[in-house]
Parts: sequence; structure tokens; C-alpha cells
Amino acid sequence: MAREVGRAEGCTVLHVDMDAFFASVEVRRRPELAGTPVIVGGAGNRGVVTSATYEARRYGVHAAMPTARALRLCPTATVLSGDMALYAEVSRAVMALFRSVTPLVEPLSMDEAFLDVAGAGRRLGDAAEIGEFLRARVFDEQGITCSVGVAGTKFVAKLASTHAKPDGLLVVRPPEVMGFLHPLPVGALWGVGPKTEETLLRLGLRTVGDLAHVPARTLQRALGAAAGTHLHELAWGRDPRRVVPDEPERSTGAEETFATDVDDPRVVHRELLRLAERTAGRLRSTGWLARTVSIKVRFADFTTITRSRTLGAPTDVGQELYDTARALYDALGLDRTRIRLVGVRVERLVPAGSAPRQLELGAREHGRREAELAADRAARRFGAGAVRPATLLGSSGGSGRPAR
DNA sequence: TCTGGGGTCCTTCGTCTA
DNA sequence: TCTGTAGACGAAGGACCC
Repeated sequence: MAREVGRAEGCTVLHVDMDAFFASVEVRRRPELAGTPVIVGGAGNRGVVTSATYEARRYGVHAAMPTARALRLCPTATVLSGDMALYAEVSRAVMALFRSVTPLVEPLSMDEAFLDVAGAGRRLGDAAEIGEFLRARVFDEQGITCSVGVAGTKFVAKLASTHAKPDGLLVVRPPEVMGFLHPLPVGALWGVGPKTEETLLRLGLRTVGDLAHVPARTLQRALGAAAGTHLHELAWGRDPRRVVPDEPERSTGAEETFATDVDDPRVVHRELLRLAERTAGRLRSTGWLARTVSIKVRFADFTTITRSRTLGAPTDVGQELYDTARALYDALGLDRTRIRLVGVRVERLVPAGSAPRQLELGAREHGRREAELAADRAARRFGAGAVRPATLLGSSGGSGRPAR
């Protein structure tokens, strides 16, 4: 456990990250699993690990690994399919706790957030003391542990929380930043994934320090202007991004991997309808309309294509999303090509209240939207799936059933 | 070994228009 | 009227994150 509490001078940014979040919530629910390897993820032949306890990680199990492989590495692990509603509930409670300390909370995902505590110091002590306070409160209220990074910038705070894991807190004061950053491997930098890491290693750059001491132009040539500049700045600990609460969503969507590859266009159409309905429901529940609809198709060999179309007027009507998605799919002209996954996404979102609706299409479109709103109400009252388009009734069988 | 699902951001390319 | 060019914008794909 990393623990280095002291005066956090020059540090106002906290990065709080739940430890093995989904798996920890499951262990809290089933205490008999405490201290044992637990994997949360898809259990089907195409499932992957979404979270694993540290006991499972000791066997080499990690997130995004196929569950089948994880079980070969750790045959004694308990595999659970996960309960997103429960995780969301715990997440809401934890974020509410953060907001009781400072209004400047920027959630990154369900299980992590940045906090700017510059204004909270007088009440609760310095950033490190606030970090320890939050760790204790999360454990008392939720029964799970989290790790906290404390620094002057978001990026260093994020790296610090990673180093503090599990169940720790690490402060990196401004004078200590270079000593902390430069020995790290380039892959530790935010934005350096496998491809970029490979490119950097080819250039002979192994550590963040190597990267810092190469001219920015070299990185820009190798990685593009934006990424090159960005990484060079990060390597010198420079990160001007502020903690911004309530960033609006830019897109939303849904996708599904079939349990086995599908070559029947009717099965794909039915899945596109389901995904369009799901996406439209999300738009309506969050009060957004979408201007652009895109589809994603992944073939059996894992190559993936996307196609998109911008609508004349923004919409949150599932039937309109489906019509566009289906037209995009049909335009591909696929002839019994084996398909692994399809997805529907919407982008260029505008608030529902601010967008003009297409009145000339009034009667039909309005009726459709009203029907979908009624279905939303029924779903809230009787449960999801209570009301479905007729074409989706009885569609749960056959080889095209989605993987989960 | 065999790769989920939900997102964001960036780059490149083609088209349209001034 | 024709041609070249630059900028805006949309579309597509890639990389990355959790």
C-alpha cells in the first residue's frame, strides 16, 4: 500500500479511483467471496473480463482479457455477469460524497473522478487530508476501497492514483514531478496505447524522460501534430486542463456482438431496430436530440467499418434512427457476408428543448414519438421490454442471439 | 489467445463554396 | 467564364480510455 501523507503544497487536484470497482461491489454483496479470485465479465464464448479482484490479478487476469482465457489462467475464479444498475447506484452515492466536499467534480467513468479542492482547504485541511477523508468515508459508507492521487495537475494526479493502488494515497508535489515522471515507461502516459508505444519504442524512447529530451518536432513527425505536442508537454509535467464538472455528452449509442457470426440480413435488421430503439430511449431519457446517425459493422475477420448520415432535423425517435441505420446498412450491399457485431450511434447532440422539430412531417412523426414516449412510461412502470416493436417480439431465439 | 461495450479525440480525405 | 486555392464541413477510420 502506498501511503505518503504530508503537506500537499501546490496540490489542489485529486484523482480518486475505486479499486477493482465492479468486483469489489460484488464481494461486498457476497462476503463469502472476500479474499478469493472473482471475475466480472461476459461468461459466453465471446465475453471479456470487465473487472477482477486483486486475487485474480495475481494469476495474470486483467480487464479486456477474454473470460475463457482468464479461466484458463485462474480456474478457481468465480465468474459473475455483473449488475450495472447496482454499480451505477454505488457510483452515484460516491460522486455525491465527492460533491459534498467540492462542486468541482469531473467524473471520468463510473469508478473514477477528478476533484479540484482548492476551495475546500479551509474546512477540511490540505488536499492530502481531504484525500484521506474521502477514502475513509467511501470505505465506511460503501464498504469498498479506493486510491487517491494528489498533485498540481490532472495528469500527474491520475498517474499518482495508479501508483497508489490498491487502497493507497500518493502525493506528488510540484518539485517532485520530474523525479516521479521521468523514470516511468512511455506506456504510462495518458494517451499512449499499444500502437503509440510501439512507435515510440522504435524511436528508441523507452521512458518518459527519454520522451522529454527529444525535440517536440520529432514527436510531431512520428505521431502527428496534436499527439506529438501533447505528449511532449505531458513529459515535462505540463497539463493546463482544469477540472470541469458537468461536461455534456457528445454522442451515445449501443452495439451488440452476436453469439455466433450472422449472415442473414433479416437478423441484422432486427438487431439494428433493437439498438436504434435502445439509443432513442437513452436520448429521450437524457433530453437530447441527435443530428447524425452512424452504424458500425464488424465482420467475422474483425475488420470494422462505420457509415454515417446527417439528418435534416434532429430526432429522438427510434423509428427514424432505425430507418437511417437500415438505409446505411443496406447501402453496403453485403451479400451474405458474415457479421460479428453491429452498432448504432448518434452524434451532434442538441438539447431537446432548443431544437426545432420538423413540423411538416408532423402527424406521422409526432404519432410515432408519442407512441415511443408511452412505451418509455410503460417500461418505467412494468420493466424494460414491457413494450417492444412487433418485429422484435419472439426474436430472442436462433443463432443470431446477441452474445450476452 | 482471440479480442465487449460505451465513449472521446484526432487525422485524413472528399466535396462544396467563396 | 475558367481555374486555382483555401476554408468549412461531413464522413470514415484509427487510437485510446475505462
